[in-house]
Amino acid sequence: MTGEAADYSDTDLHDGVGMRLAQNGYRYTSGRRRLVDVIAAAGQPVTLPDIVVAAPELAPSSVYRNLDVLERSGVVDRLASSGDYAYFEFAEPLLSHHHHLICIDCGAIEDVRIDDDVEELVDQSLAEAADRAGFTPLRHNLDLHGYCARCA
Amino acid sequence: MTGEAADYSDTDLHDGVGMRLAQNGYRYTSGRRRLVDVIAAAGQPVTLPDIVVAAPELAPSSVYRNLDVLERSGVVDRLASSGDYAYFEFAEPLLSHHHHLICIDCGAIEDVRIDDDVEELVDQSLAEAADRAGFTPLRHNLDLHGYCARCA
DNA sequence: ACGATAATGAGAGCGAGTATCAACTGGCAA
DNA sequence: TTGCCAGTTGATACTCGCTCTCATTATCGT
Repeated sequence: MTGEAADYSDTDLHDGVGMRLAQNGYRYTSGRRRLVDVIAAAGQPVTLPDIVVAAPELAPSSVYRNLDVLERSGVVDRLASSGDYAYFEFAEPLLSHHHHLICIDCGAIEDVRIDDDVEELVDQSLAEAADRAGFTPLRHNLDLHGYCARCA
Repeated sequence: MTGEAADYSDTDLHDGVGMRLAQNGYRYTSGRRRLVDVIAAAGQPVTLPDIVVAAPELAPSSVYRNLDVLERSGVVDRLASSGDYAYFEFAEPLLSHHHHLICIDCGAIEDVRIDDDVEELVDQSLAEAADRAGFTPLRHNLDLHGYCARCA
């Protein structure tokens, strides 16, 4: 049930999610708990089909609505995608900072982490560039596009 | 007419585009030339509305089809977006390597460049991470999310 | 010019995601 | 327990960016 990418135990994860939902005036219902379990079990970004295949008892319309609720509560991030379906994964406080390997053939997305030193240099360089453009930086996004192990 | 981000003169740009289209069995028609001009004039990633506002004589359906043709020919890149419209800009050989400032409020995308040294470090770190995952890297994508000068 | 082939554009169609709304659930107070 | 009420659910209708269709038109090679 626990995805390898999660830095928390199941109970800690649910506690954290429940707290964030409560802070935003939402309830942590069984359906939302199931949804969180599915995302945690995947251990990588998931699409709507991924979710309903893993939990057919969840209604698609409710899944979309609850992903939105989780996103508003800072539990989940929606990844920009050029494919058919949007990808979702836990937001940064629940998942340590990382980046994505994106397969340009099958569209699969996998998490990777890189050196903190490099990470810091990137942030520094981007901050300078942003400053020059009058841009207020919040977070960066680093993806590697190529072919995954299966499609290579 | 010439966008400041273009590294080529108008004639060089059109020559390059024409060559790439020809290599893929496509013709460089006046509509496609007009489309290329609009993208070049923008000097930053553009959406379909941007294009038809700048060139109302271009039919939306033809613009979409031609953006696809240009993408297949390696002239244009489609940027993954979480907003309503997809963004398009010239592909790497026609535009020097750069990254994007993405406004999380209005969705506008601006080009930025960072140090070559940092760029190289990033590629190196990502290559190592990719290798560990059996992933074949092609290119990387680095975006900074935040608020643009107008929305700050 | 002529013929073959690619391109055009208006509109129909597709599909991921969203809005709607009546039925339902769970927490809380008395 | 009982009733109340705000939040939730899920089937369905709907939106809208984008693609497909196809008859017409433009472009290239000869």
